[in-house]
Amino acid sequence: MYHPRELYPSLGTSYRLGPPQPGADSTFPPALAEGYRYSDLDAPKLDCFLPGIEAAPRTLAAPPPLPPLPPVLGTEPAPPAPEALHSLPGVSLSLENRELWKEFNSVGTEMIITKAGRRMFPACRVSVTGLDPEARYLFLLDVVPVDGARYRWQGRRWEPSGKAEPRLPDRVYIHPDSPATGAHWMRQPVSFHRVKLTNSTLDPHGHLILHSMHKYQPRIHLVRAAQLCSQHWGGVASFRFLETTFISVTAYQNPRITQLKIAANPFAKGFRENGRNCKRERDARVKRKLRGPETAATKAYGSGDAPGGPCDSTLGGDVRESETEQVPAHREATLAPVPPCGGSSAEAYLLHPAAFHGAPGPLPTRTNFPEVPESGPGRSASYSAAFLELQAGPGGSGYPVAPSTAPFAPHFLQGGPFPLSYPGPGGYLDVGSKPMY
DNA sequence: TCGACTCACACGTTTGAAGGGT
DNA sequence: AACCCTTCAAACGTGTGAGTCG
Repeated sequence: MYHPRELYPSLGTSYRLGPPQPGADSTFPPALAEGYRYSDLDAPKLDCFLPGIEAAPRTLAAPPPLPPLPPVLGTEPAPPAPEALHSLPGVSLSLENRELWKEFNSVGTEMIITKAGRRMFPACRVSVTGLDPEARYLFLLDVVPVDGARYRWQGRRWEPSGKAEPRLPDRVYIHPDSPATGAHWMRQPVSFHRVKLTNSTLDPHGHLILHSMHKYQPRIHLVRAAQLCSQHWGGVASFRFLETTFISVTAYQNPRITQLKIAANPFAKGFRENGRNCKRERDARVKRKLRGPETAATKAYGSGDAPGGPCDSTLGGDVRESETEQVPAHREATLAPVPPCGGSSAEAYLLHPAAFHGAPGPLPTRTNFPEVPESGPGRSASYSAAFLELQAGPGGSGYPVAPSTAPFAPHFLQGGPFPLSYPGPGGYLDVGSKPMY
């Protein structure tokens, strides 16, 4: 595990932990603000989107407070969710898979983070209403620390065990359909199931970087883009659902969470009670291995005669979450007339999505966009992300930009004036960060 | 010694290309 | 030629458990 102080010596000892910077936002509805500390909906992180907002109030500038840290996960009362800050009046978001999230939250949601990046499960799936059907929007997701504590599993529950690690570079995941019209977003639930979490501070793929054993809160942001290629943005709405709070781990600590994940996640089907990868079967395999080569009977067993069958999950479901894919073929943006603007804009993505998705061939940069996208032979390139890494602007993060590794260098688009060039949907926006604590 | 982390593994799911039929 | 459907293989996502590290 890398330590930011080793990676970024310039941080020095002044990179200290401490309470969030105080601030009050008079524009935030008191009913929502009361009792909450919105830990990190700080302007700098989204500043890149804000300067161009046309006559919109800076609703993101001052986070309302979050409730005090509960002693045990899952014991907090049901919040008035979603909590929202917005300059997009009338826009509302609802969490589609809320029941699943609540189930996990009642136990204490844990999310595995790995060096290579691990998907969130459950994923954030929301439905949105109140958008202008004609206007175009970007859907973004980021994850922010809930508090300044590090946690430890104490056999039965999570307990704070010291101060949090320093903040890592903030990254924002951009939904692959972005930008799309309000009608598109409202037509079907919007799923962020491709978001990946990593604990590698040098992650070259643009996954969201988290510390292990810390408590996090996903947030969803809607940004109205007045036009494609526009330098102006029509407003921002940010939402969070308190039941989506989780603790990042490198290995599951709470066995109940493991059970829930196995029961609910289709990819973990093999670990269910009747699966061939369940404990009983794995033990049997180990014994067979120790005894020698497989017998004919075991071969037949392995080739599909096993008593597998449907899952008899105690949670009463087979696949309890089947997340809807945002079907690219339905992307009306691909059918829309494309204005003649190049660079790493949304249109550039729509014209050459593969070029943005980690194609092994020449990758686009701001000024050098390949005419013919190269798509790799395998699927590995399909969703690896391009993302924009910004140098700290005036009053900005001051967090040093992680050095880019050679093979991915074209993905890292450095600096530049606001508003940002668009890094490509399905990609991540690295907006740097400033130490919050 | 212990807790956190990494890695290889086996298995199931997803995805997209290829091929055939209409 | 265009569309639809099925099949198939590779890539991907998953939790596990042994091993490693500090």
